[in-house]
Amino acid sequence: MENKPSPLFADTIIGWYQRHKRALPWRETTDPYLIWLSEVILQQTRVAQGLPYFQRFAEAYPTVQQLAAAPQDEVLRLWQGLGYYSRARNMHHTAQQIVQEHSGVFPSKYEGLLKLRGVGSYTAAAIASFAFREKVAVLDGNVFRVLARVFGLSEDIAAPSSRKVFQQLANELIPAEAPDTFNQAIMEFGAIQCTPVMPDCLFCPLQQSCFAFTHGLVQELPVKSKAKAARQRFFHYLVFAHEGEYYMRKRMSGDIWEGLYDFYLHESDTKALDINRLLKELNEAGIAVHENHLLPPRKEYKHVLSHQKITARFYLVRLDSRLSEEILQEARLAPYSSEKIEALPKPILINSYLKDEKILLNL
DNA sequence: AATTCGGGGAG
DNA sequence: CTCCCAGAATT
Repeated sequence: MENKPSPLFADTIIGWYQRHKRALPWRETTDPYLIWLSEVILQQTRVAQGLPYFQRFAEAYPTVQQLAAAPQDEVLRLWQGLGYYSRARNMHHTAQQIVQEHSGVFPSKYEGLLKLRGVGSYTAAAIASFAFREKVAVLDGNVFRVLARVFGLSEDIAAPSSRKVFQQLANELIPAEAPDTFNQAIMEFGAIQCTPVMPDCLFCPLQQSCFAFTHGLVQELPVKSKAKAARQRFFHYLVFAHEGEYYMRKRMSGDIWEGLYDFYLHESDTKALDINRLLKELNEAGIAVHENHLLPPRKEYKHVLSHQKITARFYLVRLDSRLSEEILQEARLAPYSSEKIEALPKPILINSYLKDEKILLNL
């Protein structure tokens, strides 16, 4: 038992959109570069959080050529705090590809856009419809929720297999005359009116035709299975310091925060630091540190990611002399002044520590 | 099909 | 505190 698609849906949603839409900078352009930029930033990110990042990126790199020419550290530094840093790395890579292989011109069709790194079905549909008015329906979290409620779809929206049911319905609903406005409208409707918790059903233009509302199932729809619990990790950071410089390391692939900078990291399975294991590890790396040179941490930092709960402690280690080039190479560490550190892209956890310790003075 | 990747906001 | 949100790549 579900509601049937009707042309009234598109009319109602678009009518609501004309009255309630927010003024957002990426809605004022049809430049596929700026639309792509905004959509990559908005993946997994709320408008309020992404807006200042969009403004900074559009200001720093007004064209795809300028983004392509920027150093990766600079792009990641501008992205700092947004999370899911592969988005920034993929975006940078794609900018270079657009310049080198597409003469700086974006593909103008859904299928072509889909081939770009970091551009999946959602982003390809968004760019194709907003920049080129192609009739392809976007499917993001808002669309899933709105369709599940209005039409009474009870498939688990977290399951990839449910996608085709929602995609088919969205394809039937999207009008050929206004695919761009329809896509904007249904997402905005989900973000403002048909919200995940406490949706504003009292003033909803679809109230009487909404399956969830008329059946008292607003709390039950959409159906969404829960994610599994995050794993615990314990980080012990050694902050080597010498003559006003701090040793930092660029993180490599295979773990979180690829491309960002942190300190020498000793990880353990338990909260307590096994000092003997640490000293052994340092010894093997050729780094001479005495146990009593480890300053006890002032506080414990908790940092939560989608699938990890990190407990971190920072041990300041004042070195008597500079570490040798060979050791630095091996441990991939390098010394940075306060000013240099400011310019490096860093995880929020590292930034918080640096601010607490007044190593970063601005802010 | 399942897992991984950040960070922030509301209650 | 707890709960909620949400695309793409990788395996």
